[in-house]
Amino acid sequence: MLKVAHRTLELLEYICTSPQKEFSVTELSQRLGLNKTKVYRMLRVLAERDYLRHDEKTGRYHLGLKPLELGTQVAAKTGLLEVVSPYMEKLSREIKETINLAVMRSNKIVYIHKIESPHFLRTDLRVGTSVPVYCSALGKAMLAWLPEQEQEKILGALEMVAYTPHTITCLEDLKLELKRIRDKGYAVDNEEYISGITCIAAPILDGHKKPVAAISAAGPSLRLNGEKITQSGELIARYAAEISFRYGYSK
Amino acid sequence: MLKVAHRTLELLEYICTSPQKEFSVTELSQRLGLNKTKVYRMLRVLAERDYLRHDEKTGRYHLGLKPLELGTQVAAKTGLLEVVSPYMEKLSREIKETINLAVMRSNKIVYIHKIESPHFLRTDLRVGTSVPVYCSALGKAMLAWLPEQEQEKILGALEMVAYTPHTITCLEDLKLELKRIRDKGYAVDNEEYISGITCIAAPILDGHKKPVAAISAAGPSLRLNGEKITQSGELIARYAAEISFRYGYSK
DNA sequence: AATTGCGTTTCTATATTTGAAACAAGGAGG
DNA sequence: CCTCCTTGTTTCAAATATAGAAACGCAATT
Repeated sequence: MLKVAHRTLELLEYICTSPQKEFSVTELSQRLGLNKTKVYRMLRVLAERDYLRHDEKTGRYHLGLKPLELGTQVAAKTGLLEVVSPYMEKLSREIKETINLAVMRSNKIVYIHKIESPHFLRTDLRVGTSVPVYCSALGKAMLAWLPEQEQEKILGALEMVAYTPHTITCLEDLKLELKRIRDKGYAVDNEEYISGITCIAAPILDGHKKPVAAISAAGPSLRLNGEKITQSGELIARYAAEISFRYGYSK
Repeated sequence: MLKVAHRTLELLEYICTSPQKEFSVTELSQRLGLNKTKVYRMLRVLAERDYLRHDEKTGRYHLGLKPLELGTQVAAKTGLLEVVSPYMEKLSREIKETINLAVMRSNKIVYIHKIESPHFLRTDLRVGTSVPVYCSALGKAMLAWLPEQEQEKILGALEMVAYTPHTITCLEDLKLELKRIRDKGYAVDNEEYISGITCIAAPILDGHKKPVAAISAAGPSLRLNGEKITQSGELIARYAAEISFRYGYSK
């Protein structure tokens, strides 16, 4: 079952995900509840391969460039960004709001690419950050198209915190919402995570009809409302479907 | 010494780096000379964490999106791209050739970002690909500023193949060239890897004066020659120094 | 000088990994 | 339809790497 490998990757993911930039052995061992010696040895492995760097002066570890390098290679090989970027740029010109690309990671979504809105007033969810699935259009879009079994698994484990007065906090409501999303073809986040911000998203599906990612437009509810939501939603859904077609079969 | 962790990461890196897109257990075990059972189990670990995906139909493994996600997070956290991109864009406008950002990985350099030249005629080294250090301006720029000990280690292990008539194939010549590069402040690849392509690069140094990456301009020797090389080189070196200053101390 | 806190090393019982071999499942060919 | 390959996957005993408390060395602090 390769425990060490698992835990080493877990440690790497923890360090990459955490907002913190530098870590000491003791700190990490406490925070992850692991033996100090073990953490020390895993850090050495990661540092040896340049996933992390070891500052000899302070003894602390910070990020190396290997993950970025691998990410770049994966992006190049899967062609995800290559295929999606042109559509995102089209959406940017047509909708004139911030356009995002995100993937799902357990019960969160993680932004992996974005094109800034030309407007002065814009959302500031940076690439790399994550948001709970149930209160983001991107998350709901992917949830809605997930095979029932996997959907249930995620829904069952959700802790539904209210970030704003509009956040959906009842599981039944969420299930109804997911059904509506499938019917419409796109998801809308109506100020469910940040007050004043509306977001519209549609999923990118692979060859097995499973969502691999989602694209969205996000902006102030002052601009994104009424008819604009419907228009943008249909546009995003159409492009997402085209991307799905190209991505799902090109592999 | 955490062998399993090491080998699992090695396997991941192999899969990300290889031009191939799909792999079977047997194939990988043969290619890496490892026991089939072991490879099988490592692949399971990587697939479980979404570094890879397992196609249940064919039994083969292909890339997942976790590496891309981690890469994005590292890019966001280190701020490397955030700091470097604006300079790359300036260089693009001023030099009007393809601008690259690369890191060093053992005896190769790996492209991690690029801005295409506005010209029709342009180089086509895609992001994610790698080139031997000794015949690339980016590689030579980083080599030149590496601490002597590390430099020796890499130079000692080089196999110097001639890709073009201009490729440096003698170690002594390369050492002299590295000295010249340090004196000038920038490196030039004079058709040493691809005939007809010239490349000019300077290193980005961290707080310990060690190169973490390098930026370059690349284009047809027809346009990049004579005075243009000197001008571009000085510009690139100046910007690289500014980036070093900002990156080296912001950490 | 003593103490605290850190990264690192040591050491042995223990649990995990190892890998040949067996198994199951599918496809190719006769 | 059956056989023979070739897959991916599981089993199991032996070999080996890991775990983790404890000790160590070294700073910085008191």
